[in-house]
This record gives sequence, structure tokens and C-alpha cells, in this order.
Amino acid sequence: MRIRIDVNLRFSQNLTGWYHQNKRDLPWRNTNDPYKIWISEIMLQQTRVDTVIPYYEHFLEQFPTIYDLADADQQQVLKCWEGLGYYSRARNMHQAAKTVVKEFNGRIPDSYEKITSLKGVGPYTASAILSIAFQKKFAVVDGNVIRVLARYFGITDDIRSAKTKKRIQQHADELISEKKPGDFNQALMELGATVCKPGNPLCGECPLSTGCVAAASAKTDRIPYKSPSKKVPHHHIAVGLIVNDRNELLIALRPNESMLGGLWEFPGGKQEAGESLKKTVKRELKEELGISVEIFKKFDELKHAYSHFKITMHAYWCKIHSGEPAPKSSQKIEWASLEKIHSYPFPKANKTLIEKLQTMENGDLTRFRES
DNA sequence: AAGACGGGGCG
DNA sequence: CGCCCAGTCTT
Repeated sequence: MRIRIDVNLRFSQNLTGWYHQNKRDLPWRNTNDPYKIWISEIMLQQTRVDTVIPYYEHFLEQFPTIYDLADADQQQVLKCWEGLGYYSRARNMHQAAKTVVKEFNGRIPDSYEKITSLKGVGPYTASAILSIAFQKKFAVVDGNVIRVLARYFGITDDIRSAKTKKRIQQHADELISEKKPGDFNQALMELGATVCKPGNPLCGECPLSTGCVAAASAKTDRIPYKSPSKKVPHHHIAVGLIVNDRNELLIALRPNESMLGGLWEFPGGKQEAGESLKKTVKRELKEELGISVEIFKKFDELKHAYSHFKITMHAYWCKIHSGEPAPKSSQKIEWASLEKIHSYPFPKANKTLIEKLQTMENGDLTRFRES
């Protein structure tokens, strides 16, 4: 037992020693504010550091305290999240801020049970906040830790399986240092992000290479092992561009519980089997808004990849033939000028379309209304 | 246990 | 074009 402890201590010392020499200067490393740590951890879920940094800075300018966030409109929060993806993170975090203000007197809780009761805070985020902001001994297991420890211990099991992740969690629990658990966690993740990378790991610079099974046996290209992923389907989406007499475009709000919930879009939908794209637009606008439209010109098409399917989006200029646009379910609609449209949060594909409209039409939609 | 859920960067 | 990323929630 004595030996085991010494081995773990050496692991931890080598790791944290390397960390103090090589850690990046990141915005959320200059604070002890649990609120700011929390924001950073939510943003960092499935998202790279370089992507997060500007969003983090801007978000905290908009919402300096948890009270500012709790009091904000969801649209304002989502606008700050626009382009970051996984928008349920923003909706859940907004809800959690309200919960903290209401139930916990504005203080982010420091117990595992209470903090995981917050929307969007799972095992990883709870452990990250508790260790980094509150110096509590909870080991994080994220994609980096999985890769580093799978290689170090030579774990060849499928990392998709819950059993493998549990096994790695147990290793992390045993290795984590008493003194500075937050630094230990960040060090392991930092190592995974900058040295023990998925491809071409820099084993020559690694403080753990001495004891690493994968490095010793030249198996870093096969560990961690991940079972093959399924092929994702490809859909065709057809949307309508409708301009009113005030030179404004018709946009619709997506329901909160749907994909991209709380963001805006040009009305339209998925092409069905044996259906022409123009027919798709007509059908969707009839179903969603209760209007009959005439289609007179294709504006553009673009490809976009989501996590579980791909789309080609086709945009058509339309004219309302009969009916007044009215949202069918709880969804809202609005008319937005090309200037004002930037104040609404849009998902990437729609935003790309808007940017193309902006450059090609130079803010003037008149001729498409009249042709 | 498996699927839903974005977007960007890299080979 | 496919894989991966400081994961969580739902079914």
C-alpha cells in the first residue's frame, strides 16, 4: 500500500510540476469566482478552448454576476451564445442561474448533490467546479482525461462504453492529489489538450511518458479505442424568403424543446420522399404559417453538418398568394429588416444565408418583392 | 445503453 | 470527408 501511494504521488507531482511550467494563461484561470468558473466549464463542454475564449469574455461583459444572468431575457442569453452550438447549454444555464438566485441565495452550491441538481451540471462540470472553485477532491473525467489515462494504463476497451469510463474514473479518483485537486484536474486536461493529443502525441515532452503503457508499446495510435460511429443521414431542407412592403423578411422562432430551440430561422422544413423542393416550401409554409405561397426564384443553397445528420439548405424567394402568416403552435413569427435581423440569434446555416443576402442585396430587397 | 444535441479545426 | 472536442439529458 505504501508503494502504491508513492507511485500515485509521483504521478501527481510529475503532472502538476509540468503544469506549472507549461500551463496556458486562460481567462478563467485568473479568478476564483465560482460563477465565472461555472460559465467557463459549461462553454467548454464539447468545445475547444480557442473557440470559447471570445465567447467567455463577451458573456461576462454582458452578465458580470449571476444576478445579471438570472434577470436576463432568454433571447439576450442566446444571442451571446450564437454560434457556440449545443444551445440547451445556454437555456439550462440560464435556468440554473435563476435556481441559484432563488434557492441558494445567489451562491453556487459547494456540495456534489446540490450542484448536480442544477440544470446542465453533470458529473464532469460538478467535479470541475467543486475542485477548481472550492478546492474539493473530485476528479474530472472528460475526453482529455479518458485519452491520457487510457494510454497511460494501456486500456484498450471501447471508450464509448459506460464501463470503460467508470474504470477510468476510478483511476482518476485514486490518482488525484489531496492538496490541489483543481490543479491536478486542470493539469490532466491541459496535458491531453496540448501534449497527449489524439493524433501525433508529443510523447517526448510528456511528464508521464516513463510509466505510460501506450508510449512504451507504441500504441498511442490505437489507444484510446473507439468503436466505429454510425453513418449520419443527409436531408434536404427548403426554406422560404418572404419580403413584406416594408422591406422586411419573415422569420420564425423555434420552440424551446426542439433542436436549436429559442433560435430564429427562415420558415421551411424537410423535403419528403418523392417531393420537389418547391413543393416542400409550399407545404411547410402552409403547415407552419397557414399561408399559400408562390415561388418565383431560387436564391441559394448551402451545405451544413450537425452532429447526427447533414443537410443541404435550399432558399427560395416566395410571395404570399393567400392568407396572413400566423404561427401554428407556440412558435412566434416576426418581420425583420436586414439591419435589425442581426439582433436575433440564428443558427449557423441561417446566419450564412443572411450574410449572403447582406452582401448580394446590399440591404435592398425591393426587386425581389416586385419581380 | 443508445440517441439527441452544434460548430469548428485538423489531417 | 471523418474524427474529435474541459458532456448532459432523455428515452
